[in-house]
This record gives sequence, C-alpha cells and structure tokens, in this order.
Amino acid sequence: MSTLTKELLDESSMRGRGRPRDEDARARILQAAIQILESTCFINATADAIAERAGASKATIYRWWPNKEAVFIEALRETTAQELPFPDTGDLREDIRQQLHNFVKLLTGRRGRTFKAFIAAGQSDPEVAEAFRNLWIKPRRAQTRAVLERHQQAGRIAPEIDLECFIDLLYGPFYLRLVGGHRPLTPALADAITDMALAAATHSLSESVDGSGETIRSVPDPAL
Amino acid sequence: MSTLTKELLDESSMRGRGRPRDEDARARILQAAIQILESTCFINATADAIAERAGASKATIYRWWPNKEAVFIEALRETTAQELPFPDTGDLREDIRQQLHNFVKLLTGRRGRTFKAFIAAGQSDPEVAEAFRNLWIKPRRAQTRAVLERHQQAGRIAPEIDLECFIDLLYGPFYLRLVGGHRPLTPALADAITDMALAAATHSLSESVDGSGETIRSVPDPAL
DNA sequence: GATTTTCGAAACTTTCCGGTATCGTAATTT
DNA sequence: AAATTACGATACCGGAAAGTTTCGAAAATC
Repeated sequence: MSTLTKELLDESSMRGRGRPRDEDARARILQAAIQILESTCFINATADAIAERAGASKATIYRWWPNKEAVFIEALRETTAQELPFPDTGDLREDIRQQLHNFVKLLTGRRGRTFKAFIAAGQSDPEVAEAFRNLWIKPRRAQTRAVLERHQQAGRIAPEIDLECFIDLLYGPFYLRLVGGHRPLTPALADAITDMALAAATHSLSESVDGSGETIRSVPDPAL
Repeated sequence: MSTLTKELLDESSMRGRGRPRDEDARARILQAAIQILESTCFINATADAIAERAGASKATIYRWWPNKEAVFIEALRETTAQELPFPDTGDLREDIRQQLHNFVKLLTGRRGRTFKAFIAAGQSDPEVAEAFRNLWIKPRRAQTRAVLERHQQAGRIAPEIDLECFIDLLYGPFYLRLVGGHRPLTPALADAITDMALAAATHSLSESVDGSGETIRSVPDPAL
C-alpha cells in the first residue's frame, strides 16, 4: 500500500529515461474510485472527486486511463477478483447455505452499493456493463457451476436440472432485492432460498427413488 | 388517444376562465416519454427530447410537471397499470408457468428497456426508485401473493414456505438476466424456473405425507 | 548537470442539460 | 370585445462535469 511497489520484475529494462510512474498514486486512485462508488452513487463519481480523494491530479488520471469509466473498471477488477469463492465441502446444503449467507453479507456491505452503481452505469455504457459481466458475474457463475457440476455428477442434484437456470435461481432473488429495494437483504432470505433451492435440486431425485425410472414431474393434485 | 378526453367528469365546475389544458398534449408528452425510455437509455431521455418527440413545448412540460422525472413516473404509472395480471386458474403449475412466460415476453419487449432505465435512474434518484417500487414491483407482488396465498391455504404450497421469499425466487432469476445480460431471457428459462419453483413449493408437502407431522426439512443423504 | 518524463495544482475550454423567461397566438369565460 | 390562461417556439441562464492545457517541481536516466 505504501511506496513498496517501485521497480518490479524486469520492467526496468523497458523503462524510459524520465521520472517513472508513481505506482503509489495509481493505487490511491483505484482505491479512491472504489470508495466513492461504495459511499455515494455513480452520479457523484466524478473525475474531480477521484482526484481529490486520491490526493492526485486529474492530469495523472487521464494520463494512464482513457476515461473515467476505465478507472472504475480496473478498480472493480482489483477489488473483487478474489471475493466470494464457492464453498466445496461436499455437503451440498452447507455449500449453498454458506455461499448465500456470504453473498448477503457482501451485498449489505459496501460492495452492494458498488454493484448497484455498476448495474446502473452499465445501462448507458456498454463497456461498463460488459466489464461487470466479465469481471464479476461470469467468474462467480463459472466457479459456482464447477462445484455444482460435481454435486450433480455425484447424484446430489437431479440430472435433468439445467445448472445455468439453477444458478439464476440461486442468486436471482438477492439481485432482485438489491435493485428492487422492496424488502431488506437478510440472512433469513439466504436460509429460505437455500431450503427452496435444495428442494428444487433434489425433488425429482427423491421421486425417482420410489419406483418409476421415468422421471415424471407429477404434482400433488391441483384440486387439493 | 385523440381529442376525445376534453371536458370530463364535473371538473368543468372547477375550470378557470382561460384556455383549458390541452389533454392531447399531455397524452403526447407521456407517450413520448415512454417511447424514449423504450428506445434509448435514460441518458438520452432529456426534456428537450420529450418535447420534440411529443410536438410540444418544454414550457408546457414544466407547467404541469415539477421536473423531468415526474413525467417518466407518471408515464410508467399509466402504461404499466394493467400489465401482467397473475393467472388464477386453480392449477398452480399452470398459473406459474403462464405468468413466467408472460413475464419473459414482457421483458424481452420494449418494456424490458423501460425497466432497466428505471432501475438505473433509481440509483441516483430516490423518487424514481420509490416510484418503480410502488408502481411496478409492489402491485405485482401483492397480486401474486394473493393468488399464492389461496394456493397455500388449499394445501398446494407447503405451509412453511415464506411466500415473500418464494416470490423473490420466482421473479428474481428474470431480473438477474435482465440486468446481468449473461444469458438471454428465453421461454426455456420460464419453464425451468417453473419446474424448480414448483418442486420447492411442494417438496415438504410430499414429505409431510409420509409420516411425521413434525416438518423436518430432511434432505436425501448428501453423500449419495 | 542536461534531458526526459512524471507529478500535483489549478485554470481553462467545451459540451450538455435542466429549468426559466419571452413572445406572439389560440382557446375559453364573462 | 375584454380578460384570462394555455400553447409552441425559441432564446436564454446557470451549473456541472469531462477532458485538456499550463506550470513549476520532483524523480529518474545519460
């Protein structure tokens, strides 16, 4: 975080003559960008605000990034890269429960505002939308899918379940409350979704147990 | 839509002396507002754009609405008031399936862009966010809940299911794909969510049949 | 020490847009 | 006919913010 990241690797060979880039300023700018998204909305996330908070100059920002959005995108990449790893204990229920609880904790914290800001900004800026997809959504989905695939192959998720849709079923409710704001994001929701998602994933499984190999998706008589 | 809505009700009594408000212009302005949200993003939804498209004057807009956002809010109210009624046939599966298919159709059409615009604008304008909640989200949820409550009382949904969470489970995946853009909104998703949501709603139901009155949320042995 | 490149600070330009004011005209009441 | 109010068109005002430029100082190479 301090002035430790000076000359690194063998970039010294391709270094020009003049004063080198201030890596510390780079870090401060990215951190300021994220902090602004965490506190206020995108509307207040101006280039001046970043510069002021980072103790840097606007000229410095525009020397290294083509525009304001690029700063936010790089900041998102650096801060969310390692977040929310899907648990893989072998216990499907516990994996899901843990993950959804962590997700709630993430969304109710500072990161929730960051995501809302990116979702909002993505509507008018395709590059921001693509960045949010590629840097946040897709990596999480890929990792989630990897774990769920193992559970499915182990028979703990019914084989006819479309995992992509199942992942939407898992995370969708939380994004809905995040952007809808009709109800708060609580651990209770995480528990409820865990129960329901697990029932959905194992339903046909428990049915195929009692008899027909044909996976009949029979429902209790609609008329009571 | 034409000049039919002139003097209506007994407002003629409280009409002043001068030229009356041009109700046709009002309709054109609201229609223009919605059309702009449907075509481009909120970013292009300027007051000038509304005026031009409506063939009206900006002065007329600001005479009847306090600001730009109020126009969009009233336009949302008028256009979405009657949309997406939850089916109530008594057949839970068919009710859900129909509703989700209609929802997909709605979101993939022009209305999807409108919603994205409102979600985005709501991040920086609390009044817009509240309007979207009160005019779209909450009415749909209330109606959905009313129908689902009857299904639950009739025993077609397990009694321990929290309907609010279940509603989030139903609609969440579609909002997620709408704002995430990682996968397209397809009827196939509606079918998949229908199957999984129904399994979730009836799972404990089929379990409580075979024995214990205690609602144990037991799962098939995690280790296969 | 000369050169080169970056730095922070701040002024600056440019563009855009929300909202207001003006003006001549149209519609309605009295 | 007079008074009143709304209309469309258009010019205008003020602020905000993206991005550029200028400037003197700092940090590196040669």
